[in-house]
Amino acid sequence: MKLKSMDISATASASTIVFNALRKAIIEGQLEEGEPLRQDEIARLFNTSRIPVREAISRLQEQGLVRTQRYKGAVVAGLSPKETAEIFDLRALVEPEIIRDAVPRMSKELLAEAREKCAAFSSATDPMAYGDLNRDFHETLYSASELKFFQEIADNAIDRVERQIRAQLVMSNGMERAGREHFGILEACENGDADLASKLTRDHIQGAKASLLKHLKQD
Amino acid sequence: MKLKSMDISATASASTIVFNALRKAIIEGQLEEGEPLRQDEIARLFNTSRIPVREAISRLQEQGLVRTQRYKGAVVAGLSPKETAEIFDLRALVEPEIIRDAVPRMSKELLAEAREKCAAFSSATDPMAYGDLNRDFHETLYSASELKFFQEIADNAIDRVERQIRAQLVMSNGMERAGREHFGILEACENGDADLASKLTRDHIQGAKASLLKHLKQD
DNA sequence: ATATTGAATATTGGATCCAATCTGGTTTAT
DNA sequence: ATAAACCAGATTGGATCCAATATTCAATAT
Repeated sequence: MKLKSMDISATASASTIVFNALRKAIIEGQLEEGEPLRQDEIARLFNTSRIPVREAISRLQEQGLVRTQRYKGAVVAGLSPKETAEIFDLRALVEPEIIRDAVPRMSKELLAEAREKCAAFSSATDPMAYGDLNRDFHETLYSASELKFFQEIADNAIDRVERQIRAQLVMSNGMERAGREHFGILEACENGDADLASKLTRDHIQGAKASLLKHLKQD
Repeated sequence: MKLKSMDISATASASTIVFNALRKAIIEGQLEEGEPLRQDEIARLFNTSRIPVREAISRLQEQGLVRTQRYKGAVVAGLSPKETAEIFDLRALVEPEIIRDAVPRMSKELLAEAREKCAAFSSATDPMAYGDLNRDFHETLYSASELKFFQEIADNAIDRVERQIRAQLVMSNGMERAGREHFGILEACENGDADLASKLTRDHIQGAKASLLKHLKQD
């Protein structure tokens, strides 16, 4: 008798677990900019040795989420206002292309799911959840696209400014404006208007950039 | 007596040396697609232990240059024709923006250097050097741009298709056409015409993509 | 002959130990 | 008092060793 193939979900390696946990902690702002990542301390936290921690850190460095100096260790990477602006410009270039590719591939089910997430975002009351709900909505729409490298770029770019996005959402009008723009993007998707969805996505990102930069004085 | 601060050029760590060497070997095609990277073998090659090798491999994985499977190791990543096409589309989106940003920042010296490299490319006779000379020309122009994240994206994208670019250059007309287009781009830069330089860069990339895809049957 | 089992080998993932470098406070010379 | 020299702890980079898993191939059963 033959058994089903079962796929034991491949319990991730320690280095991957540490990598994901640190990445999450960084983009959610639980670890502040400039805060040093002590290998020993992290290893104890995860009940492992420093080896998988070092692998995780080197991957985070490759993603630009931490900076390391030889014999001095890694610190959470911060962004200058100029760098933040550049990341938003990159997003404003790439993400409209993703959604343009995605629109003709969106199923009824996906659009229904997106509508739910759009509503969940607009009715959210816990500021801690704003960031996740926002990202959840956008990624749902993007997931219909087959442009996986574009999505990699967008994911990484969003990672790098996730903290600023969260800050922007709790600013006055942040949630209200984002919610309105989300509905507009969603509607364009439902109407199959890829060009409009693309344009609204670009406006959404550039609006967030402008709103954010107003609050960042120095350079 | 005090010594000059001397900056011993920070003799890179072993893991960085291995990372750079492997990256170079992969993008130059010395390691073929699907070829497994044996930690032990690489460690012996560089007279180190497997620890820095593993760090190097995890960084290469993060860059998409290798794929790894748990307990099975890493293999050099290959690209399907569809993936190759997507990378070229990404380049065609990002690199025109880089050169648009770069043109108004190009000094006389930089333009002279670019002209030399353009000529060096056109008069090259060694097919082994085509790839380096091509990249050298483009990176010289791009280096005037202040968009460092855009450049990161472009660098990584070029890394991933470097082998195909080299193949395309040795194909009939490859060098001749590229050389002609390089001169066009350079001229636009010298004339300070950022829009034209941007457009020609996009055409250059899309032309390379088209020429390449004609030779890739399956998907 | 073919397919399955199982042991030997190869290879990766991780832990522990050592060496190299950094950091901070203390000492010492002027 | 100030600044250079220096010593001790902290921290990172790397080597060696062990455990977990994969792969290969011979032995066996059908």
